[in-house]
Amino acid sequence: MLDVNVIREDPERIRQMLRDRNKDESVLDRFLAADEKWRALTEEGNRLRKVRNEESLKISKMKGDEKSALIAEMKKVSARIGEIEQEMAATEEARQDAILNIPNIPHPSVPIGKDENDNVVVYEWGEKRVFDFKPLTHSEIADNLGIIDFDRGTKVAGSGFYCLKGDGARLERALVSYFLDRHRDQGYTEVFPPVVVNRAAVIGTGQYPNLKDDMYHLERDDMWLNPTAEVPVTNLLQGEILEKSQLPINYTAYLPSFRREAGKHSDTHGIIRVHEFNKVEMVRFVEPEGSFDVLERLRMDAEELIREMKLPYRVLLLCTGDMSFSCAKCYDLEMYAPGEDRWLECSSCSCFTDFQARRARIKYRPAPHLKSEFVHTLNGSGLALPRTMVAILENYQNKDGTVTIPEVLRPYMRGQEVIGN
RNA sequence: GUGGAGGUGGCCCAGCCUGGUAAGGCGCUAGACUGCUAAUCUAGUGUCCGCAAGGACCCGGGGGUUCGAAUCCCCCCCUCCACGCCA
Repeated sequence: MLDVNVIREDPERIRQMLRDRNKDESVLDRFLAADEKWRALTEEGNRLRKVRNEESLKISKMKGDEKSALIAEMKKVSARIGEIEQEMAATEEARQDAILNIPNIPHPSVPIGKDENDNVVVYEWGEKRVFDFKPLTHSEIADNLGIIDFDRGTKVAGSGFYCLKGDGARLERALVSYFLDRHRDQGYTEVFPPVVVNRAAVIGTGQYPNLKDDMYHLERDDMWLNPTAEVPVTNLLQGEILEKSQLPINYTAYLPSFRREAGKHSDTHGIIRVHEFNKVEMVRFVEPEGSFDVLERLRMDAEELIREMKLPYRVLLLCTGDMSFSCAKCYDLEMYAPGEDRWLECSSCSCFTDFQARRARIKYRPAPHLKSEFVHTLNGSGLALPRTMVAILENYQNKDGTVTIPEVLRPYMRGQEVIGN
């Protein structure tokens, strides 16, 4: 959520921003109209309440006819206040709905563009491997090795679910442990929050209402299945006022994530786009000063893992049109998958400035006597598991159908070097 | 799930029975005083509207009663304790 004052001061700047983001401008006009009406109603309501407060106090000191007359008069005032309050409630809802649908303002360094074709490749790292045989896709490899059981996963939960098995399940577990351990080295505290979150939480990080159709909703209890650990982890500090000395707070969490992927075609196969996947997430709460420098650091925390696994990848700076709702700036990391012969997004690292903090009311005191201010939040995947698994299987596959385990992961697999022999 | 106790500015806590401007303490900040510090005294220390003067709002959330609700009534949420059930 943006600061209302920022919108009021320069609405045209916001209008331009919505255009840059390829979003409908009408939301701004809806906000401005509702805001103006809301302010007028606030003033009138305040005026009438002042009258009522003063007169009510007099009533307590009166007697007889004079008292009854004033009570009768105040009855009318109260009725009018009631009307105004009803109108205010409706106006406020419209105003709130509008502002919750205005996205964050992009950082000046974000390229202006329409869609993913306008994203900028910052750089590529690593060499694409040259094969002396035709590399297989991850599903072919996994099938041959019996480490992913697609059919039985589907049997249990339906299309878009799968079951890891044997060394596949062990590799998954190794990746989770390795990622978490490395983030711990990088200064993050490991947390394991609930996988089910409430409405306040999904509003707090901005998934609701914009992405509500992409989340699994438990209707009976009005709860959601975690869409990304960003939600429960960021909301751990919801409504809190932190001391400056507590910042920065860096959390890392392993958590299953659930996506309905509504409306997306299944142009992918295997485990590239699934309804349930594991992910290790990094979340940082920082002072506003220098938060975009922290984004570079956060991104490097994710990149280090990919480098250590020796997987080729590239860094994309997302353009205004492709960046998600709450971001001020966002990098995607994409690993190269030779079997698929395509780049796969395995991490998204974003700075949200105070956009989420305002929604989730996460503040800090810059100094003991000063007013509390909103913190800045950042997060990044470090990393999404299935696509990392795809990249490992496809990059580390051998001619004989086996897969070499990346060196950094071997300690987590009791020294095992190869899957499938 | 049942029974009990609770939820009041950053923190603690009074007020609720018996409706009438939310008391006090701690912490923090500024000023005064003081060789320094401490103590003490004074003021400030939530949100919103307003250029300001000023005003409104805020007692877990939502309704209701009333001229007027922290206080009375109804519904819901959360915390703690006990019991029950359970991996």
